[in-house]
Amino acid sequence: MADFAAQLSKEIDTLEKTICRMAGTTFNLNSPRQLGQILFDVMKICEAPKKTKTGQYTTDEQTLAALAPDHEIVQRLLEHRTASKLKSTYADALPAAIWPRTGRVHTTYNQVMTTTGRLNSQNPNLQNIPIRSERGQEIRKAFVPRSSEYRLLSADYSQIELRIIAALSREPGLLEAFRTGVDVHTATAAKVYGVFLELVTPEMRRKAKMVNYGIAYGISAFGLSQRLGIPRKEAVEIIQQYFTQFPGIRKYMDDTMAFAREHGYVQTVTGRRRYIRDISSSNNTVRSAAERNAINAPIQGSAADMIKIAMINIHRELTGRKLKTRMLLQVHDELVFDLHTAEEKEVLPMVEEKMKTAITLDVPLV
DNA sequence: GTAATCACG
DNA sequence: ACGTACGTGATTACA
Repeated sequence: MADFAAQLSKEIDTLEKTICRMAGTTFNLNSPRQLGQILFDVMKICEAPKKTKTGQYTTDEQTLAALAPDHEIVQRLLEHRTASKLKSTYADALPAAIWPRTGRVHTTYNQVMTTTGRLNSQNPNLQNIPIRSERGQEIRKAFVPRSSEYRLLSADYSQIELRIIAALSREPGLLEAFRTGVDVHTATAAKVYGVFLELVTPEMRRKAKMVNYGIAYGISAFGLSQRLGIPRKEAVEIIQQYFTQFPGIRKYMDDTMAFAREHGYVQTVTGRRRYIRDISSSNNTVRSAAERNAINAPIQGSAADMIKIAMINIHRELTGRKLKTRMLLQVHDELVFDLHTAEEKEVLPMVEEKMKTAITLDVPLV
């Protein structure tokens, strides 16, 4: 990890020099305000720069990525951002968080912080360790089993929220997809675009996948168009087509909102409540946000209920059978264990079984 | 203390 | 015309 931090340091220094040379001035690259002024006031690389609600120039990744192809300085800035983030939040912070007494990092899980029933993790947060980028994965390599007798085991639910949507809505099309085991995003694409499964292109699947995620968030045409980088009109058509093909989902969403209006809360499969104060607000924006919360909370919250029950049952087995394997981390739909190698044949099936049977739904869990 | 940004599910 | 996907935490700048 120290090597990686040093490598990042070097890279950040070089990028800083290059960027300041291109800008013709030195400034604090970590200050979004200073950066916005350099790019948009001094260099004027954009006709009509977007601003945040406080009047500053927007310099987030999405904005910079759009400008990067035409401006090398912006490309370098994005590289600088990535390197700085990895160094400050992970490469420097994690070694500093090691407890002298144990030689390990220990996070704190809170059980009563989130609105949906998820756990959260802090000091340090071990639920947002990088994985998506190649260099982010360098950080993951620092996490190792306790000794050569152990291996790390990671077990995660496959598409848990979408399966919960299928079970709660009883939508036949979605249930069918999960029961037959076809790729659910491909199946969704086939329905939305009205083609055979074999004729679904990667592009169609990508869009259908975003729709499926969007459903769990209380989809909006604007949100979908932003995520997919498509015209809002196209997003409207995709969503309309989706609800035509999966009418049970629309009914479930309508019923959930009606329940929230009547009772003032929504609930998960175990009865965990989220109160939705603004569900009848006369302000469209406020009400719409409340409606999305009402849709999302039972889905995200039921998944949280499920994995918590699994954790309890797995812990009971590990202690009851006096196993050496230890449960280390929970990352929302994933459990990580320090697996004693000799216990593999016993622990793997047990973990899988407990995760699958934590809560019984009318949809297969994988 | 707040805003902006970005890491994760 | 407005302003929007859900849930989090850490870091940095800045008032």
